[in-house]
Amino acid sequence: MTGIDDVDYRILELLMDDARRSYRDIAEEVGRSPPTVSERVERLTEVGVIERFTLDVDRSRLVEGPTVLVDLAVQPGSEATVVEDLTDAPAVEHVIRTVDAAVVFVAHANERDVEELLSETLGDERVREYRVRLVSDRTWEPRLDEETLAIECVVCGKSVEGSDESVALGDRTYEVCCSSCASEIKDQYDALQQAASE
Amino acid sequence: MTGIDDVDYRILELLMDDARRSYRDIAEEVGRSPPTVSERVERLTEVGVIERFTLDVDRSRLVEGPTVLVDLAVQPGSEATVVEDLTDAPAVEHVIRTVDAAVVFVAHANERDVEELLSETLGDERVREYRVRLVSDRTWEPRLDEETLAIECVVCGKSVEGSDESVALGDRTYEVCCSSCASEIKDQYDALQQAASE
DNA sequence: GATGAAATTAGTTCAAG
DNA sequence: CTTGAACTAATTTCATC
Repeated sequence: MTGIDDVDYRILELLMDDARRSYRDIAEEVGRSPPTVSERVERLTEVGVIERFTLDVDRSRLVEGPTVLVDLAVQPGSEATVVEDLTDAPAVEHVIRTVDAAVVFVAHANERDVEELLSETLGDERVREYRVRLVSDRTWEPRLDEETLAIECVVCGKSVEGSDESVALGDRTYEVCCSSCASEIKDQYDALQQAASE
Repeated sequence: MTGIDDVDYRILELLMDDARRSYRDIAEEVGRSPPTVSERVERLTEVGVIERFTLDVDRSRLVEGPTVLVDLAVQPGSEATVVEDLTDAPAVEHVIRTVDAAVVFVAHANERDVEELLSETLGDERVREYRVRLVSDRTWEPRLDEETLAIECVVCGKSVEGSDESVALGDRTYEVCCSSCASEIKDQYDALQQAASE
């Protein structure tokens, strides 16, 4: 089974609004039974559409250390590893990679601590240039767009609706549109495993 | 009662990581009983530290427009309203304001749709300059800062620790540090109500 | 895919320290 | 502020459609 239908969509909306809402409530809202809701939520999580259940905290109410926004120009080709290393750094919260070899990230640190973070975590070879700005405010509005309706094939981007291929690799399941894309992703995964074990 | 202690802090961290984690689990982690956890979560919600329980959805799995990162230089003084208006825009997901009159946001839109968004939502008066970059990858690990320990007065910003003033206005409770700040916020609220009803 | 009933777990209330 | 115990409610399992 694959693709998101109206029921899934509505479940996502309801959980976005209150992630602790009971499955009974949701079941009533969407006209299904609690076990069905439970099962769908599980599937949505497995497929990766639901990344996590989380909390939205009003940081303006808390006395916090400074938050900075860092704009980073990296050595072309090193974007992927930079994103990976930054994500693992404890002070770093949000990492955004753009197509022009830039990586923007939000971290909880002093402006001057960033230098240390960059040289220690990334090393000078991968960083070309950077700019640090103090963050004064942040907002996040989780929302689904109206058009948001189908899952797309992780390989080719086509809609996955109707097909029934999924590939379990490591601890994740990937939805694909056809068997050709399925073997494509399997090959990629194997190559990565190979590389990692050498 | 007021102020956030280590136990509250740890509860927030645990819920951020998994907002559906059971209060029993949390109770065990923090060395308290389930009713205590339940009560503290309720208090944190009332006081406004917890804004909502929500879901983090992987939008890149869903068929929708590309994701862009927009760097905006705004007219000094208009930062607050710009943040507000952007937050309300449906395509905009994450807004970050920096201290140098810059606003950076992540939106789901075509690069060229951003122009429309900016001129329609913000108007030319508030936007000085902008730059749009296509996002290719993003990670987000919400986190609280280590120092996060006290609630601050919503009026004057001083720590509210030790005092015991709170003001119920509308459907929210505001924590303040003293009776003077309490009447300050009441006045503001009344003025707003007045304005809204006219 | 979906469900009702049963079994298991979770959450809340409350009297008491 | 906290808790254990009792009670109420939610979730999962599973046999069945």
